[in-house]
Amino acid sequence: MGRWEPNARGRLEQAAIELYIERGYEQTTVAEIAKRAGLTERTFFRHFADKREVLFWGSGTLRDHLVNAVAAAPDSAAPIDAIAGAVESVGAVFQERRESARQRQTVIAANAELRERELIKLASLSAALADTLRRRGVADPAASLAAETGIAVFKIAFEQWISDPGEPDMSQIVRESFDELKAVTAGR
Amino acid sequence: MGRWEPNARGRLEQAAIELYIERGYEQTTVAEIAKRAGLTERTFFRHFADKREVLFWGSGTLRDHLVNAVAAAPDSAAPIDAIAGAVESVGAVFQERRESARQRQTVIAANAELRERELIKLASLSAALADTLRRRGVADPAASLAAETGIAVFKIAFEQWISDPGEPDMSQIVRESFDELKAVTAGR
DNA sequence: ACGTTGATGACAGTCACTGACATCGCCGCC
DNA sequence: GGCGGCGATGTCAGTGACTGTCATCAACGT
Repeated sequence: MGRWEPNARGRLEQAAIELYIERGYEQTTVAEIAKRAGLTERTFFRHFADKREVLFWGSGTLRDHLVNAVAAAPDSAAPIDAIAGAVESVGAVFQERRESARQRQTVIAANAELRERELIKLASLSAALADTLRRRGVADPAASLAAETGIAVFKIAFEQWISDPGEPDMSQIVRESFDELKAVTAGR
Repeated sequence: MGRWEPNARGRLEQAAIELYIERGYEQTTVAEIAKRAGLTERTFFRHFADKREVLFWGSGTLRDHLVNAVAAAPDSAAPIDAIAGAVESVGAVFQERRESARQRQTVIAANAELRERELIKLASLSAALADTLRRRGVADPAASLAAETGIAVFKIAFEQWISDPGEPDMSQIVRESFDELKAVTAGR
């Protein structure tokens, strides 16, 4: 464990988010983040691969949650329904963190580099889901299609949940979005 | 027009692609690209916003093509079918450039930064398609969902077309993928 | 001829990120 | 209870992407 001030990573994360909100991502230097956390620039890069990654550190947890939920779906569930159930259950996890999610999303939306990073994280979620489906015996391209469309629904439902001040239940939005997806892809 | 050697941008693009293939994206410096093109580093950045953009310069054309194709679909066409027709027509455009597309894709696949850039370009295609659908009177979230799933199909069909040595007809793969999408989202 | 204009060159500067090496504080071991 | 190992941090020098600024130069119209 740590012998200096504990939780260096957490302090860096906190300092980074504060500064990104206060003066924007581009206007913040890594040296400033490290200074606010009482550390050096070099140490920042020992904890995070780059200046963006500090905002996306939790995405591994999200991926695990999704993968586990899909793996736990009953064998009888169709691929798209296994995915839909997993995404719904994520909605419940986000429920309590709505304000911090909104803040984070505001920072990301304001900067193209951060949006790029968000997209590749979502793509890695999709890849993990497709993998899980294949392990359940779903062939390609059905596995990839179900995973990609599931993540697309997640993106759209998340945006809606963040921007709609009246609807606090993300799982509900996810359900409606999957229904809408079925209607849309039915073709008429 | 130019008073020096003509087509500076084209020379830079050519030099960049050659070097990315020869020694890889990361191992290539912008100074080297500029030198091969007979120009300076500063001039490179006057033509391309950054080192990655040189590989994605044509994406504006692709976006225009897709948007026009969706806008030209008959009013009677369902949103997903308008999108499907547009993506299919793109397949025909790619038909002749299969080898260069494969080469380009190999470079992109080998580097995470380039994959990020590709994803944000695809996202901008999706946003443009959703916009076009809205102009046709399609409400959200149906417009966004149709656009996102359409781009997802495009991604998957493109990968398959690039990697399958036996199937030269991308439009055909796109058609099959949309059929598969409909089966997948039907839910059973 | 001359001034204008647009593309390029030259140059200095910032900042993200990396490699190498030194340091420091705790932990276990004898 | 000193000692060596070890992991986390600091220091420093360096590379390379990208930017701002000003000079230069070749065509073009007048």
